[in-house]
Amino acid sequence: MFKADAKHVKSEQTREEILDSALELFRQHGFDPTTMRDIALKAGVALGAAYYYFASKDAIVQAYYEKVQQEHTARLRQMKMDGLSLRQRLAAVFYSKLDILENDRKLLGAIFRYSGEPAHPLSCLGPGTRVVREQSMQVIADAVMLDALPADLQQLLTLGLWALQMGVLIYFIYDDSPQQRRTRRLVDGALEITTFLLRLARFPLLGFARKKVLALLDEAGLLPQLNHALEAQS
Amino acid sequence: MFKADAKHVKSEQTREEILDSALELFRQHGFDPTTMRDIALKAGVALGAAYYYFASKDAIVQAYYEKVQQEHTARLRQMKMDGLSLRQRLAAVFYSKLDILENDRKLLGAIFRYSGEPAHPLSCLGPGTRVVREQSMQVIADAVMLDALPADLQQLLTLGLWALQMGVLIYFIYDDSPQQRRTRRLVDGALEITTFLLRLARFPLLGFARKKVLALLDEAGLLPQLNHALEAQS
DNA sequence: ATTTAGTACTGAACATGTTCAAGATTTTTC
DNA sequence: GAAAAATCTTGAACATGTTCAGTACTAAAT
Repeated sequence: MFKADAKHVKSEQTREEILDSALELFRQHGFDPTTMRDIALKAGVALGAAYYYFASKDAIVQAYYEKVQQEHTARLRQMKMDGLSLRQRLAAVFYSKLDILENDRKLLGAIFRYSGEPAHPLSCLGPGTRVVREQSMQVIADAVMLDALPADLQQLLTLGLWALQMGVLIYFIYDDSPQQRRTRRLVDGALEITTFLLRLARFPLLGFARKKVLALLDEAGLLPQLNHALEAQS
Repeated sequence: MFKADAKHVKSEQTREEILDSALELFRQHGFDPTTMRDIALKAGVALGAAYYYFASKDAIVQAYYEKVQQEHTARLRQMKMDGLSLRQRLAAVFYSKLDILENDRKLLGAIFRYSGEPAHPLSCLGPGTRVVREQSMQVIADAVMLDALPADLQQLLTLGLWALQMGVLIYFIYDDSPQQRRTRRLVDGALEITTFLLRLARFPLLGFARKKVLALLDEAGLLPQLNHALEAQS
């Protein structure tokens, strides 16, 4: 039993070694210029070993992103959200994500590489990445949920903020301002507008638009995953 | 002089032959499964010839998309927009784009492959694709412009609709409903909501939000390209 | 302890995008 | 019309992601 564990640990260590080596090289030289042979060499294993642990080069970045998502979830769980406003909570969600990704903009692009290919297992919108996607939505849903909003607004807001986060990540990748301050300002502004519009959402005319939007998204099949995520919570 | 032309024509024919062969294979088997050797073989040239005309495999899809954009611009130019409402004009813009792309969803994904890599020449958001991007914005700007909207609203609307179009294209790629009817319905609904919100935009509270959004986008540097596009028109 | 089964790892071989030096063809120059 | 320049075309060679048949090691079964 001990030996079984020890072996498991050893195997896990090799995997980590490969992952860490890869990430360091990706950060240093970028994703494409780093070869699988470089990675294996740095990790002190043969080329084939890398493929024993990771299905492909892209899968390494995917594994990284799953770790990022775990970290994001963990950070927010251990944050005291009680006294904070919705806007402050959302700022915490967005900022902490950017904090985690701060030095990895060079390898983040690989995440989006197959966004236009439904059949690819690593498509960031496809079924192969459902788990991590739902987890990232859940983080947002949790922050939204502390306010007692009508259920439909909650859904809409969560989906909208998730889409906003995707957009922010793309902007983040392209942002070459020092420390990516510009992205942070964009987040600030976007959240200010979001909460402002949320206050307006009670008005009857906007309430009508809101129902329209929700019906549209539902017809487009963009809501069920969200329903799923919300069910798990209640 | 005749011979110079004839040669140009011949060269252009070879290029077309390669492009057409590639597209047919892409449509038939998909982008990745089609090799450059397949393409060259089908076009009746050596492998190297393909690289004489196209910098890379992805560049072939890029060339295709540039043709699509030309076609889109042309179709809308020869359409009589005079009697149509804004919503009808926008529907024409979106629908004609989908018409053109109808049978090419399998190869469209390649367009988005480098969206997360600013340095890549084919990044659909990067400087390397500026021309075709501005052209696709111009099509929208033209349709918007026929209504005499305040300048700021016009900017906002054009940029927003361009982003919507990007989203619609992604949805389109993933849409496996027969004839992609679902995407068309999504367009209908989104345009209905857009025009509805546009009518609301006159109200003072939304006017405030609108200024906020515009200021935010401006600070984020997402407007100048648009200014450029609008200047060319006036 | 020996066999068996399963796990971890190796590195050669392969497929395919890409490069490039060389050659063929055409156009221009004189 | 011969020489020079420009354009076009070739296919071998290369780089790198990926596969896989084999090997070594570990754990379990007898």
